Amino acid sequence: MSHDRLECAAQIRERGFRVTPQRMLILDAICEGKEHTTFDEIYDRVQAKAPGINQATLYRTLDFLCELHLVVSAEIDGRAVYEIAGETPHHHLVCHACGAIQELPDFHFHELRSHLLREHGFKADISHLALTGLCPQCAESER
Amino acid sequence: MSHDRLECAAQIRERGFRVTPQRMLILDAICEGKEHTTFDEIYDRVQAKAPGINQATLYRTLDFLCELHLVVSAEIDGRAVYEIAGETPHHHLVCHACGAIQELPDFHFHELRSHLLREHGFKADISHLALTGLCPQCAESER
DNA sequence: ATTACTGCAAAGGATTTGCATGTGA
DNA sequence: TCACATGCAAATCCTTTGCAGTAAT
Repeated sequence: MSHDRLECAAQIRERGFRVTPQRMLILDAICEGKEHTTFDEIYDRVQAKAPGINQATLYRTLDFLCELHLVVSAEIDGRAVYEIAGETPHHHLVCHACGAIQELPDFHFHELRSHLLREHGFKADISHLALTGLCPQCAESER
Repeated sequence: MSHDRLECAAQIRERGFRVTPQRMLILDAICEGKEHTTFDEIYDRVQAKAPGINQATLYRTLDFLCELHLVVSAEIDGRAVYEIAGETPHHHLVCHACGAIQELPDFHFHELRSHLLREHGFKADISHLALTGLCPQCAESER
């Protein structure tokens, strides 16, 4: 299920909600960022196209899109980042020394996920995780 | 290395910092909670014994203790939780439906950790993770 | 005697909320 | 039409900061 803007619109309507220009603009702004996008980036992009849009609307819309699972969010040092859902799921390695971010494919979590389900009955929602640590460069210079 | 209050005090002194009654009270308050403890719980416990202690001090002290790795923190739905470090490292499974929290031993992450190091050169700091999902009961009632 | 630490109060920043207005279905 | 969405402004919540006074070593 790859979610482009049209599919998202369909999904929204299907579930009984309304497709508004604001919502589409916000979806577009998230799509524009190839990777995860911060609140401020989204806000700026939307402002560029439609200077009227309010921050509160953006907060509400992002929550809304996350609840519909059209967008996924992760926390990177205290700030939320957003991404269109449905692309190949992946995660991030965040260096807490230099801030570099590396992508981590989802398959690393396949085993953990099924193990948790089998052994603990826990249906983990590991859809967009950010792990912190030291990137190769910083790990090197640290010793 | 099991960190009780005395060892913590020794560690603090050893590294050139000062052992103050506030710090000890805060360490005690964290120890009192068998599991992870929220900011507010710690604050209340400390207040009960020493009504003078300031929130700013608590914030600063918690940061301080985390930096010394005497305490570890994790984020559970947007709020930090704290725990004495050095006990057997473990993680948490948090049900986002009912809020139930289950412990998850660290060994589940051994492989992931060494894999990240080998394949990506990334030295992941997975010391106290909180994974969200659905606990057995909620997963059941959901369908 | 130093200088780290604390308390206080104020500032800061992010997110939420209430309510009137607007608009998609 | 009418419930859902939005804009606006104020409120709220969490956390940080500056500074003056206190206390651990």
